[in-house]
This record gives sequence, C-alpha cells and structure tokens, in this order.
Amino acid sequence: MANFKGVTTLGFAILSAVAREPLSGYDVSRFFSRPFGFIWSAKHSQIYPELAKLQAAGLVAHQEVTQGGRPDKKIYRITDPGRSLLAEWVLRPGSPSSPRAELAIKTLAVWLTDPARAESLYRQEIAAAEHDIGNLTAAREAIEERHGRNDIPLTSPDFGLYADLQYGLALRRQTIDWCRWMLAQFDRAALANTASQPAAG
Amino acid sequence: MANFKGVTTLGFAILSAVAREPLSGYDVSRFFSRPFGFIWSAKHSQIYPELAKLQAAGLVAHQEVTQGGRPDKKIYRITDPGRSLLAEWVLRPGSPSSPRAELAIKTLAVWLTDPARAESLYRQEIAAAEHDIGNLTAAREAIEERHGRNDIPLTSPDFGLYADLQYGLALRRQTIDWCRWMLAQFDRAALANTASQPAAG
DNA sequence: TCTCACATGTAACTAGTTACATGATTGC
DNA sequence: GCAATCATGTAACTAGTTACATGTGAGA
Repeated sequence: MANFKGVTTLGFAILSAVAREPLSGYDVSRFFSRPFGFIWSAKHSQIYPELAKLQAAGLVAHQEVTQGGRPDKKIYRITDPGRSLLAEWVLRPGSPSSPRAELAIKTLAVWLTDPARAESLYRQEIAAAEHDIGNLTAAREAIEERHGRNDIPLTSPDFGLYADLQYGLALRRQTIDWCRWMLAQFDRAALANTASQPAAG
Repeated sequence: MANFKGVTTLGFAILSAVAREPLSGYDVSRFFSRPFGFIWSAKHSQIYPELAKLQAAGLVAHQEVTQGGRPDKKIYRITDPGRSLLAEWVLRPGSPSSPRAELAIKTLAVWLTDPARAESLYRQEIAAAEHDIGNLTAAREAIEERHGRNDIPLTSPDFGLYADLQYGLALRRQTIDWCRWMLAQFDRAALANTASQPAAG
C-alpha cells in the first residue's frame, strides 16, 4: 500500500513523535510546526486521519481526557507493535528525497532581472533563517539543560530531536552563507558597473 | 488558480529551464534529474502536461523537429510574455518551503534502535552525498570552462545554474559533516560502553 | 468585541508519483 | 536477446494544502 508494511512516511513521522512522549493530535500538529517543522511539516488535516489509521493498525492507542473548560482531547501513545515496526523501519536504507526550494528556482532565473531589486530576496531569506536559528537554538538549549551539552544519552528520547535540531541549525547557517555569497556576487557586478562608468558628482 | 497569475511553481521551474535555452520535454525532464534534480525534481508525467498548459497560456511556443531514426521532438522556447511573467515572479517575496527529509525522521526515532546497526544509515547517506558532489562539481566545472572561475556575468543564462550548483554543493557538504557528527555520537557511546565493562580477552 | 490558543474533525482541491502505452536505435 | 537512451504522452493513485465546520475560555 505505501512505504513499509502499509504505513506511509507521514505515519512513521507521527509514530516517531508519539514514541518520544504521549501526545494529542493537536500536540503532534504543533510539533510539526515549531520547532520540528523546520525539518518536517504536516497540517492537522493530514495528522488526525493518519492517527486514526495508525490506531486501526494497532500501532498507537488513545485515551480520552476530559478537561474542564477546554475541549476534550485524545492522548495517543505508541504501542509495543508500533515501537517494533518503527525500530524496524528506521534501520531500512532510505530513498533519496528531493528538496523543493522555491528560492533555488528563482535563482535559476535571476539573470533575467535587475540585480539591485533581486538583492532583497536574499536579504529576506537571511532574516527568515536567522529567525529560525533563534527558535532552533532555544529548543536545543532546553534539551541541553536536561542533559549535558553534547552529552545526550543515545537511548534518551531527546537524542533524536537534539540531533535533528543540530541538523536544522546547520542547514540554516548554510543558507545564510550562500545568500551572503549571492549578495557578494551582486555587489561585485555593481562595483564593476560603477568602475566602467565615469563617476558623476 | 495557483501560485501567481495562474502559473504554478512547477510552471515557473519549467519556464526558468527553457528561458536558459530551448529544450524538448525530454530535455526538461533530464534537467530535473541530473544535475538540477539535486535542487528541484519533476517527472516527465508532470512536465509534458505542464508544458502544454504553458503553451496554452502563450508563455512558451514549440517547434516540431523531425529526426531520422529517433522519434520526432518538440523544442520549446520561452516567449516574450513568458519571460516578462517569469522576471516578475522572481522578484516576488517567497513563502517558506518545508523540507521533507526521511533521514531526519529516522534520526528522530534512532534512540529506539541499536546504534551499531544505525551507523550504516549515515554511512550510506555520506556515500550518496559524495556521489552527488561529483556530479555537481562536474556541472560546475563545465560552466567555469565557459566563463572564468567565480566570474560568471550576472546577465548570463549560466549564472543562475552556477549559483544553484554552488548551493547544492554546500548542502551536500553540510549533510556529510552532520552525518560524521552522528557517527561520532555513536562512537562516543560505544567507547563509554567498552570502558564501563571489563575487557574480555 | 475581537483575536488567539485550545481541540478535533471533514471536504474539496492541487501537486506529485507510479504505472501503463508505444516504438526505434545503440551498445553489451 | 536485453537493457538503455531517445521521445511523448495518459491514467490511476497517493500525498499535501486550503477551506469548511464547531465550540470554549483568556486576555487585549
């Protein structure tokens, strides 16, 4: 049917999240926006039906929690078969996934446009990446407070998240470096342009 | 209807490709696998219908080429309205796109598994990234031969591709660094394990 | 009063992948 | 003989996004 034994990649993503700690659908949805959404994202409209499928397959189970004032919620936890299947899937060799970066497409066609106006594109990307770095760093520090810095036990549920935050941080820093390189290209061209024309004023 | 004035991001990706030089659907399809597929990918089943839509909108035009032996082909080139629309789209501020890295999900759940067996996951990713780097470097060198190193004119159709290859290379190198960090985490744990147990033999 | 956070779901649509369909030429 | 490259398309399906739908409590 899908990725591995009838479970999709999204299914395994959700399993990985509830394996760390029991979560409601709403919690899973939040997890896949901040902080983890920088690495993998999903909307609640996809999450609720997927949780139902995982439950039908016996990979998660839920417990209804009645709350005073707030709406009731369903707290999902992973089952033993769910944990086994997840552990099995993790060790399978992965298929290469292709990124879909809109900025890369824009860059491909940037030679058609005015460099001075294109600059803001990369400045905005830098600002967005810096904002993400703030969030990722905060999440990472929260984990470092619970364990030692660079010393999270490999068997701790925090280990995977810590490693992924590390990955996300490196990616954003990388993006910033590249955007700065792009801006330097634009500046180089602007300088060459100024030099070839007699200074006015 | 879609992204900008009825044209989807895929449509703009194809427009960006044919803006560089006239291409057949097959050529576009190849472009979105190697070398550019490391940055944005699309299958021919998506490309042929999209080219037809772009043509219906007057953004590209094709010319049929009869070939001896080989099947006939349609060479698409961008039209003036196509070029204008693309240039306009490029300068629009972009929306953040979310990556979907399977390895990141596996990493989130890696604490459930045997570290010694998980190592191969990261070794394979390193090998794949090194392979990609070879391809990207070859493509980059082909451009550097036509222009100077780090001296591609901003108005050359090659500039955008060069910048994107640069981006792809940086991303793959980044991935390798992170995978090595992961392997170091596993080794650290293995060493601690050995140290805590009396040596046998 | 209005927006935001909490909380769960469905419906309609768009985007992307896999599989089907056809056919010649080149190299192993 | 078999696989790969060239060449273009369609059909069926899966995955993901946007919009619809409902309701409470807290704070500005």
